[in-house]
Amino acid sequence: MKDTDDKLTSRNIKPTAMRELVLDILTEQKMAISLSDLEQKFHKSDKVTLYRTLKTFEEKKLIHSIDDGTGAIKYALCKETCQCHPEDLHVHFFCLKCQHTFCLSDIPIPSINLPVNFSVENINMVVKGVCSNCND
Amino acid sequence: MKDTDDKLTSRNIKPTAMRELVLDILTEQKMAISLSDLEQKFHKSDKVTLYRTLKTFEEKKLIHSIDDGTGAIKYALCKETCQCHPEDLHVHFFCLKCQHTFCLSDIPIPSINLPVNFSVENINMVVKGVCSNCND
DNA sequence: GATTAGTTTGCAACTCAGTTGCATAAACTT
DNA sequence: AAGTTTATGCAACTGAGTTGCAAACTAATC
Repeated sequence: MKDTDDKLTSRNIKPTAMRELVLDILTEQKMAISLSDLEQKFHKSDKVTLYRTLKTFEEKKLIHSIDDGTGAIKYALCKETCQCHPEDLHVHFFCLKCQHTFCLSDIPIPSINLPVNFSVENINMVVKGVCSNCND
Repeated sequence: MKDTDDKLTSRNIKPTAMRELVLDILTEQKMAISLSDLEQKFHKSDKVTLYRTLKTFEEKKLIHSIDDGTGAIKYALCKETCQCHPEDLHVHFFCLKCQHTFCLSDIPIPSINLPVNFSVENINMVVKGVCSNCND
């Protein structure tokens, strides 16, 4: 638990039992998960608590959210150093076969030349296709 | 109406009064609009009919949908030649001030080097920031 | 260690976008 | 005109996300 606690406190989140559990589950995941995915990993759980936990985590930049177009927002851990600035952002991938959403952490979002007088705060880029696992 | 009808029939959509109206409204828009935006442009309207009209239009590639992260999908007209293939796609912009979503039709989505064995079908790229209109 | 103040959790209940089923109306077919 | 297909309108539902409030917990102080 020590490790989990440190991760929380280093992001200025009070470590409660609930938050440790949620962070541990998120750490285990190889893919981004939604609020209801998370809910189903508990035998008995309250959606609202999990919802607020995720909100807190996101606010403190422990996790980031991905709108993959499925209608349910997905969440995944940020890297230690992540500040969720445009330069920290990476591409996400949604597999049309397995329906999973991955961080392509190594692929930064390419920069774009916007029209004059437009300023950027954030970019969401989701590639949809078939992942290597599902491509035979 | 002749013009509107032609646009519909050329995309294999039977021109009904309802569809002509919806297409005309969509043509007038300078920005992408949601189902409820559309609904509000009618004095008396049925959400479901509009919903199905949009679905039909999208299926026939007369319009395309944009998930801008606001929770409501936006729709905008496709170009005449658009087949909604990856090479037809462009970047979208969501203004955090005026809350409007625009097509940046001239900015194609940059191509990405995906990891080995990943294949692409579609890409959604939404830049959030402040548009030229709102940047003083 | 009891008292208080602040934070977190759990429950109920709600909003809002999107969706389905079914019955009526309109448009095509022969 | 009768029958078939397609489009429209209404009611009702789903599912994600959200808010308010009260109970439980935590931390800080006496």
